[in-house]
Amino acid sequence: MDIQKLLKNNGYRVTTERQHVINVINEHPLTVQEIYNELKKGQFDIDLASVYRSLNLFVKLGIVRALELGEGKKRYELVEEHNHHHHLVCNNCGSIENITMNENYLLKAIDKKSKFKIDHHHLEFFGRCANCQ
Amino acid sequence: MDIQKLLKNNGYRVTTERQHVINVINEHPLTVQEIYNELKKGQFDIDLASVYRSLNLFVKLGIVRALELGEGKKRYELVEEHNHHHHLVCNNCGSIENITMNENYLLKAIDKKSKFKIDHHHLEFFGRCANCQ
DNA sequence: TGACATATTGCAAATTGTTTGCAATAATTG
DNA sequence: CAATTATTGCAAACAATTTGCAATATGTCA
Repeated sequence: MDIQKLLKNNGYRVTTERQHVINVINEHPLTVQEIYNELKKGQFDIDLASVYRSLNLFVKLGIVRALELGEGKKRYELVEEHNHHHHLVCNNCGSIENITMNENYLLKAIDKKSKFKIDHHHLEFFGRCANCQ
Repeated sequence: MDIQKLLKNNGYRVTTERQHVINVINEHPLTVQEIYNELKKGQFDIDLASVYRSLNLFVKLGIVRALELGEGKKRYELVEEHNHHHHLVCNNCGSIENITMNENYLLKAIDKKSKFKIDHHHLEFFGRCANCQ
Protein backbone atom coordinates (compact mmCIF):
# COMPACT_ATOMS: atom_id res chain seq x y z
CA MET A 1 0.00 0.00 0.00
CA ASP A 2 1.58 3.23 -1.15
CA ILE A 3 0.52 6.00 1.18
CA GLN A 4 2.10 8.67 -0.98
CA LYS A 5 0.17 7.73 -4.07
CA LEU A 6 -3.00 7.29 -2.10
CA LEU A 7 -2.76 10.78 -0.65
CA LYS A 8 -1.84 12.38 -3.96
CA ASN A 9 -4.52 10.60 -5.91
CA ASN A 10 -7.07 11.93 -3.51
CA GLY A 11 -5.80 15.48 -3.55
CA TYR A 12 -4.09 15.45 -0.17
CA ARG A 13 -0.51 16.46 0.53
CA VAL A 14 2.15 14.02 1.51
CA THR A 15 3.35 15.38 4.82
CA THR A 16 5.99 13.97 7.13
CA GLU A 17 3.38 13.90 9.87
CA ARG A 18 1.04 11.67 7.90
CA GLN A 19 3.82 9.36 6.89
CA HIS A 20 5.02 8.95 10.45
CA VAL A 21 1.53 8.33 11.73
CA ILE A 22 0.71 5.66 9.19
CA ASN A 23 4.03 3.98 9.96
CA VAL A 24 3.22 3.31 13.59
CA ILE A 25 -0.18 1.86 12.83
CA ASN A 26 -0.35 -1.88 12.41
CA GLU A 27 -2.71 -4.82 12.68
CA HIS A 28 -2.93 -4.35 16.42
CA PRO A 29 -5.47 -1.70 17.42
CA LEU A 30 -3.85 1.27 19.18
CA THR A 31 -5.33 4.22 21.02
CA VAL A 32 -4.49 7.74 19.88
CA GLN A 33 -2.33 8.20 22.97
CA GLU A 34 -0.41 5.06 22.20
CA ILE A 35 0.21 6.21 18.66
CA TYR A 36 1.25 9.62 19.93
CA ASN A 37 3.63 8.12 22.50
CA GLU A 38 5.12 5.83 19.93
CA LEU A 39 5.88 8.79 17.68
CA LYS A 40 7.46 10.72 20.55
CA LYS A 41 9.52 7.71 21.47
CA GLY A 42 10.75 7.59 17.89
CA GLN A 43 11.92 11.17 18.31
CA PHE A 44 9.25 12.53 16.03
CA ASP A 45 7.72 15.68 17.38
CA ILE A 46 4.07 15.98 16.45
CA ASP A 47 1.02 17.59 17.94
CA LEU A 48 -1.75 15.41 19.29
CA ALA A 49 -4.28 17.27 17.16
CA SER A 50 -2.35 16.32 14.05
CA VAL A 51 -2.43 12.69 15.06
CA TYR A 52 -6.20 12.94 15.33
CA ARG A 53 -6.43 14.68 11.98
CA SER A 54 -4.24 12.13 10.25
CA LEU A 55 -6.20 9.26 11.71
CA ASN A 56 -9.52 10.72 10.66
CA LEU A 57 -8.19 11.18 7.17
CA PHE A 58 -6.89 7.63 6.98
CA VAL A 59 -10.24 6.30 8.10
CA LYS A 60 -11.93 8.35 5.41
CA LEU A 61 -9.49 7.01 2.83
CA GLY A 62 -10.23 3.51 4.03
CA ILE A 63 -6.73 2.44 5.00
CA VAL A 64 -7.33 2.62 8.72
CA ARG A 65 -10.20 1.27 10.73
CA ALA A 66 -11.55 2.73 13.97
CA LEU A 67 -12.70 0.39 16.71
CA GLU A 68 -14.49 0.93 19.97
CA LEU A 69 -14.02 -1.81 22.50
CA GLY A 70 -16.01 -0.35 25.35
CA GLU A 71 -13.17 1.74 26.73
CA GLY A 72 -14.75 5.06 25.87
CA LYS A 73 -12.05 5.87 23.36
CA LYS A 74 -11.24 4.72 19.90
CA ARG A 75 -8.55 2.39 18.66
CA TYR A 76 -7.09 2.39 15.21
CA GLU A 77 -5.69 -0.43 13.16
CA LEU A 78 -4.50 -0.92 9.62
CA VAL A 79 -7.03 -2.20 7.13
CA GLU A 80 -5.57 -5.12 5.25
CA GLU A 81 -7.98 -6.85 2.94
CA HIS A 82 -5.97 -10.05 3.06
CA ASN A 83 -5.99 -9.97 6.82
CA HIS A 84 -9.59 -9.43 7.81
CA HIS A 85 -9.93 -10.33 11.47
CA HIS A 86 -11.84 -9.83 14.68
CA HIS A 87 -10.89 -9.37 18.30
CA LEU A 88 -10.73 -11.28 21.52
CA VAL A 89 -10.78 -8.69 24.27
CA CYS A 90 -9.83 -9.76 27.78
CA ASN A 91 -12.12 -8.28 30.42
CA ASN A 92 -9.39 -8.76 32.98
CA CYS A 93 -6.11 -7.50 31.56
CA GLY A 94 -7.45 -5.67 28.52
CA SER A 95 -5.29 -7.59 26.09
CA ILE A 96 -6.51 -7.72 22.53
CA GLU A 97 -5.90 -10.74 20.37
CA ASN A 98 -6.73 -10.90 16.70
CA ILE A 99 -8.65 -13.85 15.38
CA THR A 100 -9.72 -14.82 11.91
CA MET A 101 -12.81 -16.79 11.09
CA ASN A 102 -15.18 -17.35 8.28
CA GLU A 103 -18.32 -15.42 9.03
CA ASN A 104 -19.49 -15.21 5.44
CA TYR A 105 -22.59 -17.23 6.12
CA LEU A 106 -23.74 -14.54 8.51
CA LEU A 107 -23.45 -11.95 5.77
CA LYS A 108 -25.37 -14.17 3.40
CA ALA A 109 -28.03 -14.81 5.99
CA ILE A 110 -28.66 -11.09 6.40
CA ASP A 111 -28.64 -10.59 2.67
CA LYS A 112 -31.41 -13.15 2.40
CA LYS A 113 -33.60 -12.01 5.22
CA SER A 114 -33.21 -8.24 4.94
CA LYS A 115 -32.78 -5.42 2.44
CA PHE A 116 -29.88 -4.04 4.46
CA LYS A 117 -26.72 -3.73 2.33
CA ILE A 118 -23.67 -4.49 4.45
CA ASP A 119 -20.55 -2.46 3.94
CA HIS A 120 -18.46 -3.81 6.78
CA HIS A 121 -18.93 -5.39 10.17
CA HIS A 122 -17.35 -5.56 13.58
CA LEU A 123 -17.17 -8.68 15.67
CA GLU A 124 -15.68 -8.65 19.14
CA PHE A 125 -15.55 -11.34 21.77
CA PHE A 126 -15.14 -10.40 25.40
CA GLY A 127 -13.97 -12.75 28.10
CA ARG A 128 -10.82 -14.12 29.71
CA CYS A 129 -7.62 -14.60 27.82
CA ALA A 130 -5.42 -17.66 28.36
CA ASN A 131 -3.20 -15.80 30.83
CA CYS A 132 -6.01 -14.49 32.99
CA GLN A 133 -7.82 -17.73 33.71
CA MET B 1 -36.90 -9.51 35.78
CA ASP B 2 -37.51 -7.99 39.17
CA ILE B 3 -35.31 -4.93 39.52
CA GLN B 4 -36.20 -4.48 43.17
CA LYS B 5 -35.10 -7.95 44.16
CA LEU B 6 -32.01 -7.70 42.02
CA LEU B 7 -30.92 -4.50 43.71
CA LYS B 8 -31.67 -5.74 47.19
CA ASN B 9 -30.01 -9.08 46.68
CA ASN B 10 -26.87 -7.29 45.69
CA GLY B 11 -26.92 -4.85 48.57
CA TYR B 12 -28.11 -1.82 46.65
CA ARG B 13 -31.01 0.40 47.52
CA VAL B 14 -34.20 0.52 45.53
CA THR B 15 -34.48 4.18 44.60
CA THR B 16 -37.10 5.87 42.49
CA GLU B 17 -34.32 7.09 40.20
CA ARG B 18 -33.10 3.58 39.44
CA GLN B 19 -36.59 2.33 38.85
CA HIS B 20 -37.40 5.11 36.44
CA VAL B 21 -34.17 4.65 34.55
CA ILE B 22 -34.59 0.92 34.09
CA ASN B 23 -38.13 1.52 32.90
CA VAL B 24 -37.15 3.60 29.90
CA ILE B 25 -34.51 1.13 28.74
CA ASN B 26 -35.63 -1.41 26.21
CA GLU B 27 -34.33 -3.66 23.44
CA HIS B 28 -33.47 -0.67 21.33
CA PRO B 29 -30.09 0.88 22.24
CA LEU B 30 -30.45 4.44 23.58
CA THR B 31 -27.88 7.11 24.34
CA VAL B 32 -27.66 8.59 27.81
CA GLN B 33 -29.14 11.81 26.53
CA GLU B 34 -32.05 9.98 24.98
CA ILE B 35 -32.71 8.19 28.25
CA TYR B 36 -32.43 11.46 30.13
CA ASN B 37 -34.81 13.22 27.75
CA GLU B 38 -37.28 10.40 27.97
CA LEU B 39 -37.32 10.68 31.75
CA LYS B 40 -37.82 14.44 31.60
CA LYS B 41 -40.60 13.98 29.10
CA GLY B 42 -42.24 11.58 31.54
CA GLN B 43 -42.17 14.37 34.12
CA PHE B 44 -39.51 12.66 36.17
CA ASP B 45 -36.88 15.05 37.36
CA ILE B 46 -33.49 13.45 37.59
CA ASP B 47 -29.91 14.59 37.29
CA LEU B 48 -27.85 13.46 34.33
CA ALA B 49 -25.14 12.20 36.66
CA SER B 50 -27.65 9.92 38.32
CA VAL B 51 -28.62 8.49 34.96
CA TYR B 52 -24.97 7.69 34.35
CA ARG B 53 -24.62 6.15 37.77
CA SER B 54 -27.72 4.02 37.37
CA LEU B 55 -26.62 2.80 33.97
CA ASN B 56 -23.17 1.87 35.19
CA LEU B 57 -24.71 -0.06 38.02
CA PHE B 58 -27.11 -1.90 35.73
CA VAL B 59 -24.26 -2.86 33.45
CA LYS B 60 -22.35 -4.18 36.44
CA LEU B 61 -25.40 -6.14 37.52
CA GLY B 62 -25.70 -7.56 34.03
CA ILE B 63 -29.21 -6.39 33.19
CA VAL B 64 -28.12 -3.68 30.80
CA ARG B 65 -25.59 -3.83 28.01
CA ALA B 66 -23.43 -0.96 26.78
CA LEU B 67 -22.74 -0.64 23.09
CA GLU B 68 -20.44 1.57 21.10
CA LEU B 69 -21.42 2.00 17.49
CA GLY B 70 -18.71 4.38 16.41
CA GLU B 71 -20.51 7.51 17.53
CA GLY B 72 -18.10 8.37 20.29
CA LYS B 73 -20.70 7.76 22.94
CA LYS B 74 -22.31 4.74 24.48
CA ARG B 75 -25.73 3.28 23.97
CA TYR B 76 -27.58 1.14 26.44
CA GLU B 77 -30.05 -1.64 25.92
CA LEU B 78 -31.79 -4.20 28.04
CA VAL B 79 -30.17 -7.60 28.31
CA GLU B 80 -32.74 -10.25 27.59
CA GLU B 81 -31.37 -13.77 27.41
CA HIS B 82 -34.28 -14.92 25.32
CA ASN B 83 -33.73 -12.07 22.92
CA HIS B 84 -30.05 -12.13 22.11
CA HIS B 85 -29.49 -10.03 19.00
CA HIS B 86 -27.09 -7.93 17.00
CA HIS B 87 -27.33 -4.66 15.11
CA LEU B 88 -27.63 -3.34 11.60
CA VAL B 89 -26.36 0.22 11.74
CA CYS B 90 -27.08 2.48 8.79
CA ASN B 91 -24.10 4.63 7.83
CA ASN B 92 -26.44 7.09 6.21
CA CYS B 93 -29.34 7.77 8.54
CA GLY B 94 -27.95 6.20 11.70
CA SER B 95 -30.91 3.92 12.17
CA ILE B 96 -30.29 0.82 14.25
CA GLU B 97 -32.13 -2.38 13.51
CA ASN B 98 -31.93 -5.47 15.64
CA ILE B 99 -31.26 -8.80 14.02
CA THR B 100 -31.05 -12.29 15.41
CA MET B 101 -28.89 -15.01 13.99
CA ASN B 102 -27.25 -18.18 15.06
CA GLU B 103 -23.60 -17.48 15.55
CA ASN B 104 -22.95 -20.39 17.88
CA TYR B 105 -20.55 -22.06 15.53
CA LEU B 106 -18.30 -19.01 15.77
CA LEU B 107 -18.16 -19.42 19.52
CA LYS B 108 -17.41 -23.08 19.16
CA ALA B 109 -14.72 -22.38 16.60
CA ILE B 110 -12.91 -20.08 19.02
CA ASP B 111 -13.33 -22.54 21.81
CA LYS B 112 -11.55 -25.10 19.72
CA LYS B 113 -8.73 -23.02 18.40
CA SER B 114 -7.96 -20.87 21.43
CA LYS B 115 -7.86 -20.94 25.24
CA PHE B 116 -9.85 -17.70 25.35
CA LYS B 117 -13.04 -18.12 27.42
CA ILE B 118 -15.82 -16.06 25.92
CA ASP B 119 -18.21 -14.26 28.21
CA HIS B 120 -20.16 -12.30 25.63
CA HIS B 121 -19.72 -10.85 22.19
CA HIS B 122 -20.76 -7.92 20.05
CA LEU B 123 -21.59 -8.15 16.41
CA GLU B 124 -22.48 -5.10 14.38
CA PHE B 125 -23.07 -4.70 10.71
CA PHE B 126 -22.63 -1.30 9.08
CA GLY B 127 -24.08 -0.32 5.75
CA ARG B 128 -27.22 1.02 4.14
CA CYS B 129 -30.66 0.33 5.48
CA ALA B 130 -33.59 -0.39 3.19
CA ASN B 131 -34.74 3.22 3.29
CA CYS B 132 -31.39 4.72 2.43
CA GLN B 133 -30.62 2.80 -0.72
C1' DT C 1 -43.57 3.58 63.65
C1' DG C 2 -39.54 6.53 64.43
C1' DA C 3 -34.84 7.44 64.59
C1' DC C 4 -30.21 6.12 63.16
C1' DA C 5 -26.68 4.80 59.85
C1' DT C 6 -25.34 5.24 55.48
C1' DA C 7 -26.16 4.68 50.46
C1' DT C 8 -27.64 7.68 46.89
C1' DT C 9 -28.80 11.98 44.88
C1' DG C 10 -28.17 16.71 42.86
C1' DC C 11 -25.08 20.09 41.80
C1' DA C 12 -20.95 21.89 40.25
C1' DA C 13 -16.52 21.16 39.06
C1' DA C 14 -13.13 18.12 37.15
C1' DT C 15 -11.53 14.70 33.73
C1' DT C 16 -10.87 12.66 29.42
C1' DG C 17 -11.23 12.15 24.51
C1' DT C 18 -11.72 14.74 20.45
C1' DT C 19 -12.44 18.79 17.46
C1' DT C 20 -11.66 23.47 15.77
C1' DG C 21 -10.10 28.50 14.68
C1' DC C 22 -6.24 30.81 13.39
C1' DA C 23 -1.70 32.34 12.37
C1' DA C 24 2.68 30.21 11.07
C1' DT C 25 4.74 26.73 8.18
C1' DA C 26 5.46 23.46 4.62
C1' DA C 27 4.03 20.95 0.30
C1' DT C 28 2.81 21.37 -4.50
C1' DT C 29 2.61 23.53 -9.01
C1' DG C 30 4.24 26.11 -12.86
C1' DC D 1 12.31 29.43 -7.06
C1' DA D 2 8.20 32.00 -6.09
C1' DA D 3 3.29 31.78 -5.40
C1' DT D 4 -0.71 29.37 -3.80
C1' DT D 5 -2.92 27.01 -0.43
C1' DA D 6 -3.23 22.68 2.40
C1' DT D 7 -1.56 21.38 6.78
C1' DT D 8 0.48 22.02 11.19
C1' DG D 9 0.97 23.56 16.12
C1' DC D 10 -1.09 25.76 19.71
C1' DA D 11 -4.66 26.99 22.56
C1' DA D 12 -9.21 27.07 23.32
C1' DA D 13 -13.65 24.85 22.74
C1' DC D 14 -16.63 20.79 22.93
C1' DA D 15 -18.76 16.63 24.32
C1' DA D 16 -19.17 12.55 27.07
C1' DT D 17 -18.49 10.91 31.46
C1' DT D 18 -16.91 10.90 36.30
C1' DT D 19 -16.35 12.66 40.94
C1' DG D 20 -16.36 15.29 45.61
C1' DC D 21 -19.41 16.81 48.81
C1' DA D 22 -23.30 18.33 51.35
C1' DA D 23 -28.26 17.36 51.37
C1' DT D 24 -31.65 13.76 51.07
C1' DA D 25 -33.79 9.32 50.93
C1' DT D 26 -33.73 4.31 51.90
C1' DG D 27 -33.32 0.24 54.80
C1' DT D 28 -32.88 -1.48 59.51
C1' DC D 29 -33.67 -2.20 64.05
C1' DA D 30 -35.47 -1.01 68.43
